[in-house]
Amino acid sequence: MSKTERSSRAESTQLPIHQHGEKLVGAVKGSQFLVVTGETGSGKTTQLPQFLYRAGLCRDGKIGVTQPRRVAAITVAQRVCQEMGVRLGVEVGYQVRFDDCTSKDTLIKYVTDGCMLREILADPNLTQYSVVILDEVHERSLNTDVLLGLLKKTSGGSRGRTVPLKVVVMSATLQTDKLSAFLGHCPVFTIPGRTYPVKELFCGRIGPKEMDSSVYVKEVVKVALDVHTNEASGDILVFLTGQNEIEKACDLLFEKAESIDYRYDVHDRTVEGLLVLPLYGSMPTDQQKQIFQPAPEGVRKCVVATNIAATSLTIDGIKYIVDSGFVKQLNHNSRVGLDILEVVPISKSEAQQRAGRAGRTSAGKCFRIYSKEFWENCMPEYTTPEIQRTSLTSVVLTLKCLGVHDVIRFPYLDRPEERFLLTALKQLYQYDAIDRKGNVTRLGKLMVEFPLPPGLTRALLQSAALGCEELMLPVAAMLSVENIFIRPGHPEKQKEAEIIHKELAASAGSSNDFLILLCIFEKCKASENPSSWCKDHWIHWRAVKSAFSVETQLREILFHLKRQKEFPQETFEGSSSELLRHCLCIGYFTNVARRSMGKAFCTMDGHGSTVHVHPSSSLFGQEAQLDWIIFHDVLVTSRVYVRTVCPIRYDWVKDLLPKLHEIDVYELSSVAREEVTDEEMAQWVKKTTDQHRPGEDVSRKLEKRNDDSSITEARARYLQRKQNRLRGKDS
DNA sequence: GAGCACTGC
Repeated sequence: MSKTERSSRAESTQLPIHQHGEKLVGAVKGSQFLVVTGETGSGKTTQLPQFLYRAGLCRDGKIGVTQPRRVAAITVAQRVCQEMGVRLGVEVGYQVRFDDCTSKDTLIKYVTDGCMLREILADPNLTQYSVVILDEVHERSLNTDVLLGLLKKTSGGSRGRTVPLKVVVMSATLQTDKLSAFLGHCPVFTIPGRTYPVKELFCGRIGPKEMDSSVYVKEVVKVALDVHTNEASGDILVFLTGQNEIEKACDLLFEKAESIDYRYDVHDRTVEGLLVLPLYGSMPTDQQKQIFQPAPEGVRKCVVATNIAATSLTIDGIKYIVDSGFVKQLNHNSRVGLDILEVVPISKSEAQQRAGRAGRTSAGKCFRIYSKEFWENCMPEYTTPEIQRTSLTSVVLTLKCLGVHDVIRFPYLDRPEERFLLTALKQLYQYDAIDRKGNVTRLGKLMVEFPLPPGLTRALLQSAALGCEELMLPVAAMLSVENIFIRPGHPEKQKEAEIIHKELAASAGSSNDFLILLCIFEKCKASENPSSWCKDHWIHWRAVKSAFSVETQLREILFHLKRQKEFPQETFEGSSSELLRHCLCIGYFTNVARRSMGKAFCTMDGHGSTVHVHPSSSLFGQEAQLDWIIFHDVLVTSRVYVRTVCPIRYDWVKDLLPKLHEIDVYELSSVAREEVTDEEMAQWVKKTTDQHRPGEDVSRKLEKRNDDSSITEARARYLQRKQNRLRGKDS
């Protein structure tokens, strides 16, 4: 045994969990479901699987542990290997997308929740496993929530299994009663934590009426400077909402401390001895790494970060938190069929999570820049789980493929609103993934294999049916990675980047944003040095590189599916640009818009929203020559913008458009009618007729319903912020 | 004429 192995073993036996090992194993053995709770630092993620392994629970199969994040799955597996003195990938391994480090002999396997969902699709009874442990359940990630419902359901009847699957659910101490109740009032096992106390202080200036970012940026800067001048040594972590605010805050902290509003009385302060570091996801990785280096002697580190620092990255030595109380969150609005990225107050539980980041190595303090009143009146207890605020099209297709036909009455820990589910069902019907009765079609079974949004998958399958997948594979890959275009902060460099991007667009031939993505993919791939090609063209190499991996994966999946006997085949006459656009229409006909007045377009999905082409599109400025378009996504800011746009012919969608309005969505949920009481049935009939009046004219459905309050409010808030910023500049 | 938080398959 090596020195590091010995020391990591010695270290791990100090963990509080070791006093409870026997009892914990007994609890797992004694019950099919178990909730295990304990704060970070209790060692539950690394130790519980080892206890179960030593107690012989691997005799009938593997122990699987799910994680919401890739890095966590990998690093925890590495750690456990070290402690057990075994080789990674043999007895202990991990599996994440693009990286399978397991073998046939692997008995403890750490996986991302998304990978586990894929495993269930291939083997619904998880016959390889004896125990599945869901970790970080309190984070309520979409996939973990789905797994929770599936494992509750499937382990009831365990066909194909000799012994029932054991399910352990691990969560922070919040809401464990709810989890236990959900799993048939199963036992709850509590492990004491090993974190240090964090003193939480309300510094008060932000009240219920302050939603303007310029206010909270100034406020966090002021508080961070207070901490720096008044508190004992120890690093600071500031939570803000996005890149712009972070850069602004860093500027203020770094060089312009005296320009802060006089009220804050900081004229005589310096920011000497303070190392200010921004941190957000789209930052280059080498710059991100800087935050892990300790500050020089006598210097205090101050990291200004997005929510990335709440769970994904852990920085040692943080003693002080400055919490803005806000987060940027993507919310799906099913009434208007749009996703809106907006700044909202965090929940109380999220605020506690942020505070906890100060108590990992010693006692800490958390400074909240909002008042107790704000805490009580503006912040919800818990963050709305992802499953209740996201598009459910993929989830519903997955459930349907697993034989869950009645997706409305699936056991959700928190039930999504019914209309979210109905919207998803309707979309799947429109893609031909399910039929009129809500049963999965042959096409739907092909679609579920792809790690893409269903509309994009549908376009890809159409291209494969026409034999032109070489055009669509790169497009699908480029659309499913982060934004590839670099936007420099400096105005001059921004112009430079813009010119080069315009040149790239022109070289693609016609005005079509999808085609430009294909062109960039191919040019970069064909170049001698792809990473420097990206640098020269102001393109994110990290994004394109991951598009290369995605493309390979999609290609492999398609290759396997095409070998099946009944892969569809069709024909289409036209140029390659027409071929590509026709395929896109099949997947994106729900995102069709027609030009109405001037530069405005009207969507044809039944909401009849007015949209504009985003200035970053190659079609911007050419609106007058356009009639029909399809778009990949929508952005709501000062206007409702569509991005990644392509002109189409009405002919290509005219037969598809009626499909947007013809269906009785309730039929698609395929409720097992015999299980339904008469009373429930009557309610459905009433709702159905209320919502979907049979005689209603299609044109009426197409009329403008763009006055939805949440969009107007979001827009008003945006304009307000903009105004305030302008005013700030003037004075 | 431009405002992209964070995950994951």
